[in-house]
Amino acid sequence: MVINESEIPKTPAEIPSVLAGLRMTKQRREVYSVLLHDRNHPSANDVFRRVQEGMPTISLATVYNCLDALVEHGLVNQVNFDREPSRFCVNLTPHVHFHDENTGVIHDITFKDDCRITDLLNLPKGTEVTDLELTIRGNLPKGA
Amino acid sequence: MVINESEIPKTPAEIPSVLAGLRMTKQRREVYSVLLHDRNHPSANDVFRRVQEGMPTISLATVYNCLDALVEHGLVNQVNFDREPSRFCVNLTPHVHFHDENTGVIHDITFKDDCRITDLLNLPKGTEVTDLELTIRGNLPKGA
DNA sequence: ATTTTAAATTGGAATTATTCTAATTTTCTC
DNA sequence: GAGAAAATTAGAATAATTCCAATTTAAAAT
Repeated sequence: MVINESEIPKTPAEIPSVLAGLRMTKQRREVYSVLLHDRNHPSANDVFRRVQEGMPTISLATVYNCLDALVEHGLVNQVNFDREPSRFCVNLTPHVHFHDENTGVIHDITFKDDCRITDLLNLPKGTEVTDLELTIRGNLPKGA
Repeated sequence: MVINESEIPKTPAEIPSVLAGLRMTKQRREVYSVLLHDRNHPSANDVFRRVQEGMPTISLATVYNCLDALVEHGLVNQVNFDREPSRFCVNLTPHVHFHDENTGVIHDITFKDDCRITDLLNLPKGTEVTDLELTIRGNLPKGA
């Protein structure tokens, strides 16, 4: 089940007790609200440290479980860069990732209107695409 | 240093003692020739098992070292799919990876003529792209 | 060709992100 | 509130990869 970007709560207070069919426990709510707040693609461990501030007894295993559940229910995206730890974000709109080599910051980049990447590839006619992941590394211009 | 596809030896016998400035030891030659022969994107462990056949004393650490050296010198590409073990291939021409969900096979897909993926993205003007990685999961049509 | 020097190989230990396990606690349903 | 199902927890286990220190090999210099 995948929910629509407009349905995503903007603040922790807006998180309902059940979202996208997922039972919202204290821990899941906390993990989810950290992701809503920190949109800089944190790792599971980043989330753990952040959640611990307000919930010192939570375990790392639970953070992994919560992230799994949120990903499973389409509330959160799991993104992987090479062999680095997975990162998580709540941006569900179609986008690709730009890894700035100077700052290390990861930017979400949207597609230009009505473009289909797969039109540019020599895929066999009739190929069904279920998932597409694009990662770019590079340098932003001086000014930007 | 990156070498040109046309310079890639087609058979192990063609591998010179120095390639792209890299000292070709027995082990590196063996690892490289396995990659030339098995072009189905093997993992480090796959390569290890395959190299062991003709060189039973090689260690896994050496296979990792050799792969590193080959990647470092631009003779081999290291490709990552999600959190799976890295895979390696000698196809240096521009391509993306298509992961067939039915068979598990990874296909190299080329770009259509004169296309630039980055033209389809809302990147800041002047952004310098140093690396671009595109992975697609899906199903090939019945016939293909 | 021998010595010298630098780099590569090796086995095993260490690391690290993640998953598993089994016991406890919480939450849903009646 | 009782019973059932699911979630949380701490800690152990796993698996890919890297590190380490000792040995071996290859290249450069004599």
